[in-house]
Amino acid sequence: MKKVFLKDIAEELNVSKTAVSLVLNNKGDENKISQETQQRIIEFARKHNYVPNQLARGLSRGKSETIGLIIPNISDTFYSKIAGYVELKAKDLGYTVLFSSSNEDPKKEGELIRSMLNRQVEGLIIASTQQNLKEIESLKQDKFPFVLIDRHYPESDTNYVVVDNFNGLKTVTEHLLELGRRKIGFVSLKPGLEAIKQRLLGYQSALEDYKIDYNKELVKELSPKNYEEEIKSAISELIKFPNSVDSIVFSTHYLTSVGLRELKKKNVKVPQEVAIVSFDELTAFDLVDPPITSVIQPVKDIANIAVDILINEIEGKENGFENKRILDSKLAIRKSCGTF
Amino acid sequence: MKKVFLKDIAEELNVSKTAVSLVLNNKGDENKISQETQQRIIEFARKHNYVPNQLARGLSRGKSETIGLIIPNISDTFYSKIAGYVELKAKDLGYTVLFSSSNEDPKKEGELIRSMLNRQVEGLIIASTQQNLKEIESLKQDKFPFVLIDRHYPESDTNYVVVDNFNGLKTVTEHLLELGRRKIGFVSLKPGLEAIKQRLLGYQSALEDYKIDYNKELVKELSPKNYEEEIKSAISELIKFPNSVDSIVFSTHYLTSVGLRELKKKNVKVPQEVAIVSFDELTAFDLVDPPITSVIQPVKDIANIAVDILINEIEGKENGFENKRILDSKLAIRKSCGTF
DNA sequence: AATCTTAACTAAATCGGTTTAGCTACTTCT
DNA sequence: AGAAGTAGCTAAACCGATTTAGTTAAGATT
Repeated sequence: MKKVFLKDIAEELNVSKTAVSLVLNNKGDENKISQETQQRIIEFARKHNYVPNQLARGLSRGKSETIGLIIPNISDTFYSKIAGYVELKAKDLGYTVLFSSSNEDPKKEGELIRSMLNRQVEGLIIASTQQNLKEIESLKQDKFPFVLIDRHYPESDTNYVVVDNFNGLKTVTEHLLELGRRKIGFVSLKPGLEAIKQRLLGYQSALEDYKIDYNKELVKELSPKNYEEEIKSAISELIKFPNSVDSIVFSTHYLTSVGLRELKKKNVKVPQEVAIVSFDELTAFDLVDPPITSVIQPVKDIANIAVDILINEIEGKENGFENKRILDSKLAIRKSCGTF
Repeated sequence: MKKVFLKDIAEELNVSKTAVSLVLNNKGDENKISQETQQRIIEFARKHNYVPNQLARGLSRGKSETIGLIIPNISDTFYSKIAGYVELKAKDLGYTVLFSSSNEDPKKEGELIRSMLNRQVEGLIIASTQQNLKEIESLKQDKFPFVLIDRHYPESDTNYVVVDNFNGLKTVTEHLLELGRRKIGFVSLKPGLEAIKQRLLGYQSALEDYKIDYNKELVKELSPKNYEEEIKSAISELIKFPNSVDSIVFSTHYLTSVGLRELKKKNVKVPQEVAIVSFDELTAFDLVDPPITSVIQPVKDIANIAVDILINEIEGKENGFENKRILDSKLAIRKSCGTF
């Protein structure tokens, strides 16, 4: 299977490269290439499996029919699902997706943005580390199309699609309160991400509505890089006799996993002694012992809407697509909060 | 932040594009560009955040420092983990990764291969649908570097990194046998994938060693696209009174999830009435009720070894890297097989 | 017969780099 | 003094497309 180039087709058929290019880009008619010539070109191209070199094409057009997706970590199920849906939707609309993981490193995120721009992506979907305001602002200044997902910069006026972290967490905390729990621990990450801040605020707001004083001792903020270690002392402190919490809200699926693992290791009865709930979930959370009450994020919607907004902007359709979206999450009530 | 090109640097510093290109590619010394000029160029480039256009670079060099990864589905945790490790390792070695999902569609897989070649990727890692022998053979013929992972074509002599599906499944089946289970169901996928065939063979081989007749009724092969529906009747048939199985081996993590969900819905006691084990696992399988005995695949090794083999081949280092690898899986024994 | 149109093309510039083949001005050797 | 060598560059071709600005020949118009 030798590669065929535009030039080869042109030479073989005794026409110009221009003609071949025009025809294969469906611009034959508008450039008055005769039907006969068009037929010959199309047939030859098909027969020899011609596929244009995307680098050359992208270089010369300054376009690439490619969008970039920058996420913290492709291994995380939340982001891998997003990636899957983004890929599907983009493909539907005729675009290819370039993925890359920043590993929560702002510097790497910056490099990725640049590297993607240099690959002529036409737009970006970014789940940012939120420590690159400068880069984001400069994208904005250059009028480069992009959409932030999952995490946005509240201080900057950009497109975004996020979930309502505040209400998600507030709802699930209220759920515990309704069930009579009063001493509710909160295991989260060190703030830095707006989403994480919002989750804390949601937790606090729920307590406030129930006139419960906010007790900082009940809030454990772990480091994103070392949470597997830190969870041990966090849980120990939360369940310290005789002042143990009666429930814990975990602010991410992985904190829930390690947290529950730790609770089991310490033989804490869940949910009798300590009820738990999770923001975000893993596929098997309904099979876990006990099945875990979770705030479910509309992953598919996030992806689809982000792609829609982005491509809409790329293609310059000025119809007023709402470009700042805060989506609702759903609460899946299961046994881990002691409902039944 | 206006973009700076090679030409700009050259003009600004009154040197040729050649000089700039050479210096920025670390070929200044060998081309006898004076230290002073090198300094000026490097400084200017750094100061103005010059990053070469990858399309132009790739086009002119016929290289791209990019490898492609084609997997069935980025949303599947198994593949998303692979993707994560591939990305990390490749980055370490100076390569960027282009991902794409084939969704188990051989035609799409073919298109992806072509599309990646046209983006000048220098090598491919493919978890193939195994219905594209022709394309694979033609890659081979073109001496294009590639490594098959997870799924390989046994009839074709290529690089590959797979796990030992046969022994993985044999071991876990034997484990059930050792625990006294004798009527063992097997829930798998319609064959087509070599890996799936091997798993069935492993199951059969374990039975044979224990002189148990192979009973086709106990083997349920579901369709990859409709397993969520088909699992219902599969489970019903397997547990039909009074000939119920006493255990079930699931051949993928998602079959395990839906299978267990179904068993619970039917109020089957796991593991007392029916023990279960899983080939491959999800993050939370140790937290499930009951914790699921699983064959754990060495995901990180698969990724790392595949990247090593590939890049080794790309860079033409002829040292005898073993390029056909069958990796062992590990058995994580948990309560779902009724051990304790 | 001279001019205008139009159908059906094409030559050549361009995208932003890399790379080959030289060129110039010194210095060194014999 | 002339030849040879070398340090320090550069012009221009090239990668494989796209696209702009024409060109040519035939037919229509006046």
